[in-house]
Amino acid sequence: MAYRETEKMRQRKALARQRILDCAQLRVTEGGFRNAQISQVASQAEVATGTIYRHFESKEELFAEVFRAATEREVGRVAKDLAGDGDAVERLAQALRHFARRALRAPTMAWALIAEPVDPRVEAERLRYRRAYAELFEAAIREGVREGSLPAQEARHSSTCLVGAIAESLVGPLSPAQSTDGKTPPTDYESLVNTIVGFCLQGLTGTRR
Amino acid sequence: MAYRETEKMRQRKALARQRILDCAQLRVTEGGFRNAQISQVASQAEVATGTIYRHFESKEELFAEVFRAATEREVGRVAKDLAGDGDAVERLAQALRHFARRALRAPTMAWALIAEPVDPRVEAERLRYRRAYAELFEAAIREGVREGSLPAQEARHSSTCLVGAIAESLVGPLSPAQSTDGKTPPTDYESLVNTIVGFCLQGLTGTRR
DNA sequence: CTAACAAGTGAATCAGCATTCATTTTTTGT
DNA sequence: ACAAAAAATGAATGCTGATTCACTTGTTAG
Repeated sequence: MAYRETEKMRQRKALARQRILDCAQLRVTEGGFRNAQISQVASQAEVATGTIYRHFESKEELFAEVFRAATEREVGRVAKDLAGDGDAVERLAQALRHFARRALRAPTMAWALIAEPVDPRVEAERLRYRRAYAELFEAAIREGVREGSLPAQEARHSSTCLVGAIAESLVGPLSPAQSTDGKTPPTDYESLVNTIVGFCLQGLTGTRR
Repeated sequence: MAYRETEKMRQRKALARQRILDCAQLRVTEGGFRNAQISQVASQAEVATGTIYRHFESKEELFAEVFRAATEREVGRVAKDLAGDGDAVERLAQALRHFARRALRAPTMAWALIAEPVDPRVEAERLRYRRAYAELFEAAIREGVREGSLPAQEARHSSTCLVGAIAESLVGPLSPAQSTDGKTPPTDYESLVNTIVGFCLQGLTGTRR
């Protein structure tokens, strides 16, 4: 018996795997999932195409993981905002506002995560994470109801509306067409963010503020 | 000179074209855009695959037209509801309610139109029509503001939120995964519809009702 | 050093459909 | 009935990348 996987090797492999993931993510950040080909990722990561298949089942699996990593980071941030100070309404407002701002600041990636047409495998992740966001909001809404800052409501459904409203509102401004066509006047992002947040809060509270 | 396109021929061609469109639509109704292949459409319409290309530029073009036809019908219905009786708020409520009910009654087609991953050509149509819905809502909102049933607001943005909220709320219930997995309890559609409409109205009016 | 095995390579292969086009069939006016 | 022209046909072709795999290189333990 001669070869045995050693710690050093394990680390090196993990590193390579990570480098592949990073490069794949970079490609997505630059042009969305659509023009992120395996061969490109490979050359960027300085490995052969075949090597990618030693680390990932398939292209879909690789990009599903990219999607997961990127979205998990976002979900974490939203969760953090929702765990912050103030009553539930204030925390929801904060979370929505920050989410929108982050998206608008990294538009290609945000668009890829929110609206780009993708393979079913990746689409499945998207569905999962939309649910994840909705569940975070749902919990916050329930708290709001409990503490009295929100009126009683079907938290399950209104949280979904929240996710939809914010996602849809961002689709237009994030679309590559939008940023490329040169004729659409640049949206006033802060005003957009304000309206989105305003609408969502009213939807939840039934109160203008 | 021997052959000249005659009226009879023109009609027959129009008929064939329509039959192709109908069959394509039928395929979509049954399994979404994903498993609607040209060869299938052809055999269903009882023509050769090549024939389809005498009537349509390309697959994408064909399905873009299917999409257009189906969505235009929907947009028309929404427009009709928005032109109905009552104040703007009542009309918006009606339009949203009916839209959601129709979608839930024809889930596969609705899912294909709202959320299925599709070719860019078709996706472009989708974007266009989301705008179309939003614009209809936007006009109604402006009327509401004018007549005083709605508080002043950025109609442009709140209409987008409306579209997003309703679309997102329907994605889950419409997903093929949902209807196929057999373990998810059947959603109470009327309650879902009520929450969606309620949320949207509050979002617009700032008033519980 | 060497045997035993793992990891890496990238050119060749494959797959799945859309699309084409040489051929056949149908239509039309005379 | 015939020739000119259009329309229909569907088997063959083409495209685009993902995926494979025979081979090379690197690693390990004795």
